[in-house]
Amino acid sequence: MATIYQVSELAGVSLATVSRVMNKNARVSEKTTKKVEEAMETLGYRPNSMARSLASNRSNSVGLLVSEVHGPFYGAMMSGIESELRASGMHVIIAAGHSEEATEKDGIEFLIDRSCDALILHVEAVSDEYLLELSRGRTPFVLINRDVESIEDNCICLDNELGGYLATRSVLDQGHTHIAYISGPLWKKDAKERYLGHQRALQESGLTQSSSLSFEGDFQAEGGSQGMRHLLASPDAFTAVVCGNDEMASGAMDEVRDQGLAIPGNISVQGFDNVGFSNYMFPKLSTVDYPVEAMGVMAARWVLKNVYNKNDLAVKNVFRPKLIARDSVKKLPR
Amino acid sequence: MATIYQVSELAGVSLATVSRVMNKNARVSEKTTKKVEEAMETLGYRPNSMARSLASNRSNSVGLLVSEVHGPFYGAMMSGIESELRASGMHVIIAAGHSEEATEKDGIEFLIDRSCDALILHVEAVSDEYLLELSRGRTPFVLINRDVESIEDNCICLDNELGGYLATRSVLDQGHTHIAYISGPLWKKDAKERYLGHQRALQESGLTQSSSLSFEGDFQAEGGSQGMRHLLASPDAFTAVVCGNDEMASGAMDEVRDQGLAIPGNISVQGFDNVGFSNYMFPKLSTVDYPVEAMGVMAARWVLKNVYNKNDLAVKNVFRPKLIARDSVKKLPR
DNA sequence: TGAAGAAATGTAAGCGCTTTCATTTATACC
DNA sequence: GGTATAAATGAAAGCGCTTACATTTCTTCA
Repeated sequence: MATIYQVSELAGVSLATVSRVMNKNARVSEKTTKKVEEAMETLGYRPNSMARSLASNRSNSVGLLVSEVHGPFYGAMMSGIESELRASGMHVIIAAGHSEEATEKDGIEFLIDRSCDALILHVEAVSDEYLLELSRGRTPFVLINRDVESIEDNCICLDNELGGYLATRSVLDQGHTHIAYISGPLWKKDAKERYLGHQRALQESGLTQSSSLSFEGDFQAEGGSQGMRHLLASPDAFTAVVCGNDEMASGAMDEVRDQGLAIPGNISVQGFDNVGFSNYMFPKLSTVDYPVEAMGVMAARWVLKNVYNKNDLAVKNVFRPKLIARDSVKKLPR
Repeated sequence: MATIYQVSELAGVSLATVSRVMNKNARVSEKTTKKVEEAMETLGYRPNSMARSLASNRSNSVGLLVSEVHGPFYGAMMSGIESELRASGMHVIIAAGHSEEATEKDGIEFLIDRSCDALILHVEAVSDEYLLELSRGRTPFVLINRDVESIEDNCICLDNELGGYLATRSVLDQGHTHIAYISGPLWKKDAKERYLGHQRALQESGLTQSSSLSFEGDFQAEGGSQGMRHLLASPDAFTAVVCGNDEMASGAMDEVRDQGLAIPGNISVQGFDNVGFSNYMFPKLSTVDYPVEAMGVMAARWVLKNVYNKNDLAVKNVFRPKLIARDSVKKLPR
């Protein structure tokens, strides 16, 4: 492996000059530049990234912590981040947090120890205080899908309340008035906010959520099934169910069918997230689009701007969800 | 940030000794070890990973190239790899190849330049020759889902031919005799082998594939829809379709329904891969399990064994697919 | 008890770059 | 042509570790 020294020898210049032409961060005469580039070419020189990092104190790596590496949601997020960062020559190191406090903290430490220049975090279990504390450290980070007071600028969020509102609004607009709700775990802020949006939509129509028609699930398919079982066993009738995310909507749909009912004939189902498979379901799931890939890209831009000084980039912190009407919600006659 | 030097000072020993207790690669007396560990503790010392890498010529990072960062298939793969490697303290750097030759090569170079100790590659577009050439370089790599002659030991594969056989065998076992096939792009080895397995199953039952009932798709939902449209327009009747993967099965199912037919009432559908959403589909898709997460784990083990000298690990190169019978294939009366 | 050998520790030379500061060379202007 | 100034280049000191080799300290056993 050729080193910078050999290049400098062959080009008949000093180490410093070679470094300068590599980094284009100081003026070098055209003639010298050419000599150096030729030398690099003939030696097949590739700079040693570790040496560069050590000397410059920049690793050009960004740590990415997601709850799960698999799953359509994180896939889209990682995809946006990877492409945006690689286009700028940075690499991304991934780690999983599994929505558990200890694992999330561990992952963050791991990434920091790995000399990441910045972190992109999708964390759920860790407390706001921990994140505030972290923000006083020397590794900058940006949060996806989390809004922490006093470091709002580091947060890239979806307006979940609005999303919850849109989801239920859409069902109301189709004439439904008896609406059940299966929420995510309410200790998760996004689950809570979606539920609040749902309630706002109901209130706007002069309705309130009957407590027997509301169920707290786990954001997984199984929780959706459980929820639907619970709801169908309730004395109160309903014609539609709004779910906190698409996975639970899927589970709920399975249960509806298991009980011999039709979708959307007997029961309409509304999801949230618009993850990849919602379009593969049958009937195709009406849902709310979570622009997760775009938000991933934005997180990457935040890093490029705030850590790598690409100041011309604009960063948008709050994204608006959008209703995706498909086939799982039936229009009711008035 | 404390350095090794400060630790050595506080502990009253030399740099070398501190390094030794960090790496546990030479004997240090118990007494000294304790002194050093205490010093580390009180200084909150964290080794600088870049300096370690430069000095030891080991980055403890493994590059992972997948075709797409999103998508259920790669998600499961990455998940297996990430967890296995992180448990051993290695980190994984991801890059996407997008199934295009130039992008794949570019990604590989990128990862090599990033000083990865090893590469885990899921490549499709790059040639066998290129990979052989690469194998002569100094960065070791392991291939997932690719079988290259003369470097078989570096390959972690699924027996796709067997999978194709099982898929069709299962449909035959349910009494179907008029079977259509929607393959993946036949230039991809796995698509080809699955198709071959399919044909073997047919032959075993004394049947042959009617050419009008065979369609070459693109491994995407859209290709499945196209294929089904094509097949339904053919003069030959069929009661079942076997698809090269689950995405195409999903697309095919949409088309079947669009034409007013029932699944599996009129047409049975068999998939391949058992990706996450196949269980969310309706009816639940009968498919063939591709143990992609396990294969990811195995690729990680290959790296641990061959690059990081964890010799006690066993590596299995060829995985066997398994039939997953669900609801999309109907049993025909004889 | 002391010599030989093993175990523990220290010394110092890198690893391949970046960057500050000093020096040389080119350019401009009177 | 000579001086002031700017531009180009070079010399060398790190960055924070690892590790080969040298040295010191401890064991062992005749």
